[in-house]
Amino acid sequence: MLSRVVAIAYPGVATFGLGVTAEVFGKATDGLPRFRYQVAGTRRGEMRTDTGMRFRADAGLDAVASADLAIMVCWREREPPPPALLRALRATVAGGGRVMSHCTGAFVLAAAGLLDGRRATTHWMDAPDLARRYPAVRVEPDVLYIDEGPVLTSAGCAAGIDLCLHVIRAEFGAQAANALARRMVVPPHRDGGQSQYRQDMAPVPAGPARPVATVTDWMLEHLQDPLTVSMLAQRASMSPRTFARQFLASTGTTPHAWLLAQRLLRAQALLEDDGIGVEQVARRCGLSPPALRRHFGRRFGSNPAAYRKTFHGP
DNA sequence: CCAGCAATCCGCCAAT
DNA sequence: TAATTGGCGGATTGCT
Repeated sequence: MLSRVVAIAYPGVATFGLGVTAEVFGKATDGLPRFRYQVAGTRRGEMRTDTGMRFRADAGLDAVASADLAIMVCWREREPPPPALLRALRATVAGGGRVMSHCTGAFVLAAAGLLDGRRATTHWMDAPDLARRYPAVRVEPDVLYIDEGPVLTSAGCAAGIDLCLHVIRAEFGAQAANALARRMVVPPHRDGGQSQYRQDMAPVPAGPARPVATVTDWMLEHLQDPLTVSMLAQRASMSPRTFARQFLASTGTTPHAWLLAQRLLRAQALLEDDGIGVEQVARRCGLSPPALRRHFGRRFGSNPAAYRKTFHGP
C-alpha cells in the first residue's frame, strides 16, 4: 500500500520538480487516500532551491529508508551524491519500498547501483552521459518514463508528472488518476516519447496544432464508433498522408496508436465502475471483446476481469 | 493458435 | 531553393 511518500531535497533542488511531488502527493484529492508526505533533506537547517527559494526540510534521510515511495528530484549530475543518500535509497528498496527519479535524479539511483541491469531513462540531453558512466544501465532515451518495479525513472521535469500519474493509476486506478489530472489540468496520459520535444527533431509547432487537436477532441467523443484514418483525415480536410504526419508531429504517436491508448484508458475507467459487463465495456470503447482482452494484456500485463477484481473484492 | 484479408505506417519521390 | 504535400509500394500490425 502506498502511504508514506518522501521527496528528497538538497541544496539546489529543482523547485518545479519538488513542487510536482507536493502537488500530487502532498494535497488531499477526491478518490485518493491522504498520503503521509514529507520532504527529507540531505542535511538539516535552511537550504535554497535552484531558483533561490528558502526552505527547511521536514525530516532527515532516515525518513527515506522507511518510505513506501522515495522520490529523487533531479540532481546536479556532475556531483557525486553523498554516501548517506545512496545508503538510504538502497534501504528503501531493500525494505520493500519503491524509488522514483525525475530527470537527472537517475544519476543518483545509478550511483546507488539501483539501476544495474534495469531499464531506465533521464532527460534526453543527459541520456548519453548516463549510459557512458553506468554501462550496466539499459538507458532508453526516448520514453517519458520507465516502470521497472521497485525502481522508476522519468525524463525531463514535467515527465515527472506523467510518472506520478502512472503510479497513482497503477495503485488506485484510472479514475483516481484522471481526477487528479483534471485537477492539475494536464492530459491524463501523454503518449509518445520525449523525442518529440527535442530541438534537433522536426520543428515543433507552437502549441498543439489546432486542426489535429480538433480531431482528437472529436475522437474522444466517438471512441465507441469505428474510426479510420481516412475518415479522420477527411474531418481535418487533409489527405491521409498529411494528416498522419501532422498527427505525429503534434501528439508524438500515430493516429491508430493514440486511438488505441485512449480506448484502453476508457476501458480501465469503465471497469472500475461495477455493473457493466466486459462485453459492454468493450463496446463502449469501440473494441470487440477479444480485441479488448488482447490489447489490455499487452499494455497492462493484465486482463479486464482481473483488473476489475483489484478494485472490487472477489 | 493459425490463416487470410484489411488497415496502418513509413520511406521515397514527384509535384506544388 | 527550401519546405510541404500527397500518392505509391511494401512491411507490419490488426481483425475475423
